[in-house]
Amino acid sequence: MSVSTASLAFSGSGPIADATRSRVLDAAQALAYAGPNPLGRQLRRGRSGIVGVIMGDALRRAFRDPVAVQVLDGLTSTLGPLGLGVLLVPGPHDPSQPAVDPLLESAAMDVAVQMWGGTTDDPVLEMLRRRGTPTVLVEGTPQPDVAAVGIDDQGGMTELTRHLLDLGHTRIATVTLPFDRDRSEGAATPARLARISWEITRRRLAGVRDAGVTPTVVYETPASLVENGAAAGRALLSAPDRPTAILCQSDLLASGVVLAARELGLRIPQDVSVAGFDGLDLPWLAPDVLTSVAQPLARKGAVIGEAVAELLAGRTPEPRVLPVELRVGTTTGPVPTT
Amino acid sequence: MSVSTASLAFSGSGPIADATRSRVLDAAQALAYAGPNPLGRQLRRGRSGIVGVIMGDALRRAFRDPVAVQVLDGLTSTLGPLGLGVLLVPGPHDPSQPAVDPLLESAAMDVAVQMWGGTTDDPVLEMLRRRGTPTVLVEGTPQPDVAAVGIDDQGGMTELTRHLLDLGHTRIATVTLPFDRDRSEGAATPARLARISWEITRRRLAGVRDAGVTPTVVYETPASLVENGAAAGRALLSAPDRPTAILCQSDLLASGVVLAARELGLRIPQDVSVAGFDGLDLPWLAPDVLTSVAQPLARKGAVIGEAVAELLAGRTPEPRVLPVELRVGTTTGPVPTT
DNA sequence: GGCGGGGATCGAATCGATTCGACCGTCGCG
DNA sequence: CGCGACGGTCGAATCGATTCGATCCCCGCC
Repeated sequence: MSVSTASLAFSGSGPIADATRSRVLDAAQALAYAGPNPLGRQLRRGRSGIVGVIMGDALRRAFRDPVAVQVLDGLTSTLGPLGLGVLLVPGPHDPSQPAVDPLLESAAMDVAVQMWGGTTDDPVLEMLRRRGTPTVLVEGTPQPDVAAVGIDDQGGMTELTRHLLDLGHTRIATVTLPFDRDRSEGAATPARLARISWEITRRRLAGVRDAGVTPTVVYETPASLVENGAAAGRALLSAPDRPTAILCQSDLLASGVVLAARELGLRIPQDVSVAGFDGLDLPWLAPDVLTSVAQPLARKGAVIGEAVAELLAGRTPEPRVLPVELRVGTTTGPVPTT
Repeated sequence: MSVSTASLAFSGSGPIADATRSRVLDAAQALAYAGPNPLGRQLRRGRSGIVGVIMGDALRRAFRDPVAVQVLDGLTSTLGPLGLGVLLVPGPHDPSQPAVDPLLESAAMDVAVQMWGGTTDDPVLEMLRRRGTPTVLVEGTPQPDVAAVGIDDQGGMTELTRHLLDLGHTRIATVTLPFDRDRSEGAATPARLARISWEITRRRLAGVRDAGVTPTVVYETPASLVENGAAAGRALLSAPDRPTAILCQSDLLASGVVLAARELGLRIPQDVSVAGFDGLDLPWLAPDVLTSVAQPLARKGAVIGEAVAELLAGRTPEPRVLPVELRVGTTTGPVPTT
């Protein structure tokens, strides 16, 4: 009984007599052989069937974010049927810059997906380039030789801002995602505003400016969580010249602002309008429905999956920018007539 | 220049002259060699460094569940420093039973973690046993040769039920997690109650009975989401002989019930008490704080990680049952005096 | 009866790194 | 001056499956 015959028996392809096949399978059973070792196959094929997903600087934060989670869901749904597995790779840790995760350097992956594209000078992308791993960059600064998938967040934010302008708002504050790895909190100084290394934050901010609006305050948060939004909301709404509208760069932040407003006894949207970004389904905000810019989350995951497949086929996919859609809810209304 | 020398140069271990090492590294640079191929290393070592995490029947549901997500977070935090990666493996799809995910059969993994242990007759466990993959079973029916990690949910539920009894409640309804893959919705018939294949649902229900309580209604939900809880809450609270307390098998379900109660104009806890399970932090339920049984989520992930490490070391870890803790919030109170 | 063809099976090379034992050169010590 | 020891380098075997080409056998046809 030769090895090659056994291989044929297991793989199912190639010419093989039924009798032989069953003889092989019986012998396998008798010897408690568990079937082909994937490692051998992978080495031979030169493919591991694994797509590494690099999740920002800490998985814990990433997992708390429904946006990331839903995109990941769409991605796995697309990749699963292709026989590809998703390997979660923690990004570099916060404190020491040089320490890149050991997995990133040594894990076998056919393609890497860098979620929310990181900053302009990301060491992760550099590492991937060195290792020669084809990469899909999500929501990042365009790079040569790297597939890109993103949404039209700048345009969406402009549309959302215009919606507020149409309602007569002029004192508009904005609550943003983190600027960089430092993750400061509070009203941003002009100096700080000039150095935003996180692409997504910068683009959404640019969208506001495109509508001709200069926010009265740009409030930076250390993370896109409800509690961070609540903190921002409390700060902005208890200030003397409070804004009539608050534009948030994520729905979770906006939810926090809504909760803070309720806490302070302010009516929405009569006293203050609040808008978010992402288009999440937030049943617990009832009876309010957040005005937001919806991005196609599951579809984004699927499109990333398609880009992965393209890269595996040796092709370089075109950059994809997915459309977003303004969804007016109950949290925005005409400016109060004082 | 021999292959073995090059290997020495890259691995860093073993005796090697500095001059030689730099000569090797220079040559590597010149030839655009990206460093050792992980697949070769893995084959030689017989280890892939990958831990497969099998996430119920659909990733999408799993990801929406903060409990799963937080455990996963704790797990990755433990596994990362050990140089182990987490591979997400979708479980078998709903409709056709025979179809087990191709990844499950063919992915390289040193250890598998079966999240929320599945049902008693789980095809996944059978498959893993056949492949000879050491397995950690989370919240499942005990199995020979399988490491087990769980929480004392039965005891916790008993304690929670006693808390309601102490407050004078007698008409107690319960809202449960799914019974099985069918995922029905509505009040469960005795016949159906007798055949609960999902271990976790059965144990939490048993915890209620251990306190001597027979629920007036056992309301089954198709998934542990806020909207399912809201549907259950509406059904239970608009019935003629509505319960004075509703015991939910998860915090998300309980949140839904709280929202449904608010919607119906019922005061909590004056008109109805609501309790959950898991101990999630739910800022958006404010001003209410859910009475719940807290389980140590991140720690559970860490303990699973330890079990994985034990298995990799060739040892068989003891079954672990983590303690839970009753946390009384503002959503439970004395029974209404009619 | 002989030859051609086709289906089944087998050998051997290959993927890439690791690692053990062997070998070689040099240095130090007696 | 010679021998032993040690640090450095190299060969070759090994992990396990895949796959191409070669071989072999049997059957059918001339």
